[in-house]
Amino acid sequence: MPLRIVVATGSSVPIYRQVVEQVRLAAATGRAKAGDALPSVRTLAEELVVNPNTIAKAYGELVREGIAEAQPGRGVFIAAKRSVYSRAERARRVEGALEEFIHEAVCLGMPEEEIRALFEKRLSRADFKQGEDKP
Amino acid sequence: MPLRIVVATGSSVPIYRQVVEQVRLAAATGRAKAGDALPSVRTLAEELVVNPNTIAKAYGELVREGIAEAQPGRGVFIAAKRSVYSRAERARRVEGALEEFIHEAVCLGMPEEEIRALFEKRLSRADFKQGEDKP
Amino acid sequence: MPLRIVVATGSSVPIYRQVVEQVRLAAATGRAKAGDALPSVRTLAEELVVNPNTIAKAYGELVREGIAEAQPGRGVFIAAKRSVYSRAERARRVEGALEEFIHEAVCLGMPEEEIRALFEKRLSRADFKQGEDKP
Amino acid sequence: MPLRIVVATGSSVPIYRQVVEQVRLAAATGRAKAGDALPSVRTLAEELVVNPNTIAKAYGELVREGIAEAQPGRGVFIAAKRSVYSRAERARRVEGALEEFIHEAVCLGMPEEEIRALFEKRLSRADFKQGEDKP
DNA sequence: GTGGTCTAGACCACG
DNA sequence: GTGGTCTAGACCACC
Repeated sequence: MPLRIVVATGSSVPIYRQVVEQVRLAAATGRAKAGDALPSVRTLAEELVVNPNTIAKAYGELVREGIAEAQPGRGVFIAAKRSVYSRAERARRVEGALEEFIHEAVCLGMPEEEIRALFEKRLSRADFKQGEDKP
Repeated sequence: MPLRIVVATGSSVPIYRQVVEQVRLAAATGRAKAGDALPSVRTLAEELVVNPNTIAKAYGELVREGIAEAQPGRGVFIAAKRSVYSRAERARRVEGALEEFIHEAVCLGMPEEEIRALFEKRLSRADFKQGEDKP
Repeated sequence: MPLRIVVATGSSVPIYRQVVEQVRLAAATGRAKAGDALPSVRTLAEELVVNPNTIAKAYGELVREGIAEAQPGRGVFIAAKRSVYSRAERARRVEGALEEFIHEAVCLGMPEEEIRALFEKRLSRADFKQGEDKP
Repeated sequence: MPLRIVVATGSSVPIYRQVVEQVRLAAATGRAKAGDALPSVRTLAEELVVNPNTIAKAYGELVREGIAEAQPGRGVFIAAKRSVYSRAERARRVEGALEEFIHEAVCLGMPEEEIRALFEKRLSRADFKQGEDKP
């Protein structure tokens, strides 16, 4: 089973980003293992009824990030785990989302304990091994 | 004093959103009270050296959110407090941002404790009384 | 002077890569400073007589790498230096080129001392502060 | 024994290039001598489980480089040693790869000593007698 | 005006 | 068949 990818075409988050994040997640949680093949650009494009370029853009990003490797003429594969990201690099990348969350909450007048409670509740639901797909 | 608004043109967050959030925050924290006047679109546009359309768009959003009320020919005013937000209403509104943050972090392979540390660090910097605007 | 970019359309290295590397280099050597504006996508596309998408692709990569920041409606700017890359990340990224060089040299029967001499000669010509453009 | 050739289908370097480089190396190091036969296109293709076109392309390149000679109807053979390469000729051939490596490193902000350390580490792993093929 | 996303379709290298 | 690059042109959000 070559990794199932689904997208919500109605969403405001770009299709190519949805693809990138699903693969990134699958690789991070171990659902996709090093060497696993991704669906071919054209195949996935047909399946999702989007333009092949959109998929190519997503795969290109995964390759540049080192999460996948492209073997021209053969396909795209999950790369050997390369110690993932450094702590600082990870922090930098989620910084924006954290900022947005705290800012929103404070703007709405949410008290500190309520923010923390919400955060802990969600964190406890997070799956660090297998899933994390929004149900 | 008709509510001081500042924007960072260097920031990557859209100017109109900066304006919206500052007013929203001021209303949420009590810095701006019901009935207080917002600066006129043209005045504020000149002061911030931005396009009047940008301010108009921000004010429009505030009106749609029920935070401000436009009184044609007179100006825009902070709306009567809609009983603030209920706990559930607040939770609903920040849910998306929380989701995004946790999702991003997990995708990048960040372990639970690291996510919590980042969150607490940022939370400790938050100002629950007066500011929260990115300096 | 908003950073001069030139490309060799005849080269086998993709145009968008040429653009990425020139900007990356300029940022690394200090020739382009944080906050400096890049030429607009459309402007540069006209100047280089290439499709705007090609430039957009290059800029997008720079943004994802954290070298530049896009401010929709305003333009693309060199980002504040974010501690650049970690040592390990840098090593990972040049690994391929190093491998290629050593492999080529060994294949051609070049003795160790000759490889080292060639390397040191080229390294001594490298400019770590201002230039590095292939003359 | 007609020269053993192995390829790593998992590698990101094209198969035909792996073949070219192995033969080139074998010729450079003396492992393959002038007049030695290369495996036939079809034999090798079957052995490596790759498309015959791929092997034909590799052999074609070797012939163009003067490393091998095709004798129609008989097969492909290692060419008479063209007095190996002169020092200058060797230098010219690896120049591009060296340039690429140094350029990349400098672009990424890698300091001189770090570049040298990386280079020396890799050089110490190089095998100047028999292998150099990526295992 | 700016950048961001997507579609459609082309050509090339690789297998 | 595979992915990689480029062109052309569209629509959107933002200023």
